Amino acid sequence: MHRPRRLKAPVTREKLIEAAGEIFAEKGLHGTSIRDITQRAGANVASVNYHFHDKFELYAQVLRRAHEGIVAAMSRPLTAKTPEGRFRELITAMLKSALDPSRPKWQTRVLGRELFQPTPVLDLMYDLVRPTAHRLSQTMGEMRPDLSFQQLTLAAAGVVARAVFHVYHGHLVQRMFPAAPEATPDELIEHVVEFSLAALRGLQAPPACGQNHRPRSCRATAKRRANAAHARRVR
Amino acid sequence: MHRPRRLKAPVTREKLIEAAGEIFAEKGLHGTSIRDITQRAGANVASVNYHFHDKFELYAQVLRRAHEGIVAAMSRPLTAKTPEGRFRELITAMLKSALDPSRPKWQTRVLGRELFQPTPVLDLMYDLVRPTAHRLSQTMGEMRPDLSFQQLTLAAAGVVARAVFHVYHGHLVQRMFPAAPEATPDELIEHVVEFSLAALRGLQAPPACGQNHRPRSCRATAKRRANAAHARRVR
DNA sequence: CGCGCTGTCAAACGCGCGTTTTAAACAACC
DNA sequence: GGTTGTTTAAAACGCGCGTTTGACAGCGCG
Repeated sequence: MHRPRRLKAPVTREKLIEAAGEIFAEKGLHGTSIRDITQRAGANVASVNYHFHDKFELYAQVLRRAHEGIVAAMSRPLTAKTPEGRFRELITAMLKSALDPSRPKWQTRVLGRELFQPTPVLDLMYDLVRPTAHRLSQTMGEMRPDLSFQQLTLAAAGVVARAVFHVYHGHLVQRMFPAAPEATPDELIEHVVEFSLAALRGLQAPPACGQNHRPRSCRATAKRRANAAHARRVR
Repeated sequence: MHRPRRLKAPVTREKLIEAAGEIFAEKGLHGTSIRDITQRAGANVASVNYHFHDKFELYAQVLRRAHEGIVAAMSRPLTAKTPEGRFRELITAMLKSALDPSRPKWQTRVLGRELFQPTPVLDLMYDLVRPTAHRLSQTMGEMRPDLSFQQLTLAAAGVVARAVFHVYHGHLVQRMFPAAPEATPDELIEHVVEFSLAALRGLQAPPACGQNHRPRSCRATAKRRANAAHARRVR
């Protein structure tokens, strides 16, 4: 109780998290045994229950570690002047960070699993994606202030879907279109940007508001328009 | 060997597959125990090993059943005359069949799990998506014969991504944009169609071929153009 | 009826799991 | 060196898992 004497070795902790991350990413929480983990980490079976209370706490730590790694790679400020430029920056940040080979691959996968197998730690996943999604829809709203809120949300969700899907299910695309040459990350980014921009430019705005129908969406749109106008004035 | 005497009861088989489908969809292969399944089915523990050889064979049968259900719901012929019409039909068929409440929900989920946890039965998933993806990219190619093969493939993959993502990760969209009103299936279909069509119209074709650069993609594009021209002539 | 076959059931087997226990090795301070 | 607290190691525990067993009921048929 006197002083934190721990000068020696939380190195086992690190090796456990790393090994656990790799195997959890591959086989999931239920498909992974503590003996698998400790064997890969070169540690004893009891080490998991010593350093973490139990298997689930280790799993939670693994997810937290993955979360930190991805957030660190993804939260750079946007510098571009035009909305189009910021849009491109966002897409690039998303995909570059997800595909960055210098970060261990399990960090992306282990979090992606939560999408299908929600454990109590799923909120980390939400916290991870929400700010990016928010910046995305906001940027898109600056480009098309005339679109309805729902149109923007659905469009932004579509862009996120495109990125997430490729990261996690790229192999499926490969198998769906076997004749297609695999796109490089740069080509993919370029395509997502161009595709989305083309769609965004071409989308039809909802009928003018202030009329007799669609009161809810029109109210939201009106507010958004006011906000956009305010932002323009401030800048 | 004389005659198929089985007049009595393969009803337990059915109850097992149904119960197993529900629990597999919820907890995955490793997270589900035979005792869970047999209890929900109102059968004995040994029934799984009697009717199927082991747990994995039951899982395979569950996947096969889900596969049949979805294929039956999705493989209707396209009747529309214009490519836009057929495009809309395809999107509608994809999402309507995936969200059809008259089909048990586990059929969709249990197959979707294979995307993250590939088991040896994963090929079913590919066979499921490939024909739709093929029809999709072909229809899109008819609308824009000037686009490169890779552009079309990426665009089609984007559309599939949009649909699949919403089916499996709709809850994430809900959490990303909590302020957004949840889109009804019809609104979603409408948006995916309009968004994709707008993008498809706005995409820039690659620089004219026959020049000195990009030989591969240009060759493919040239072939596609020839095919499209041929199709037009035949029709 | 006796016989063979199908399907069900309770009970048990063996194994691997997560976890606990116990003791020893180690490092820092007196 | 002795003491104290931290970290590792080996072995064991209890439990739930997938699977197997053996007995038994229903049923068509000679």
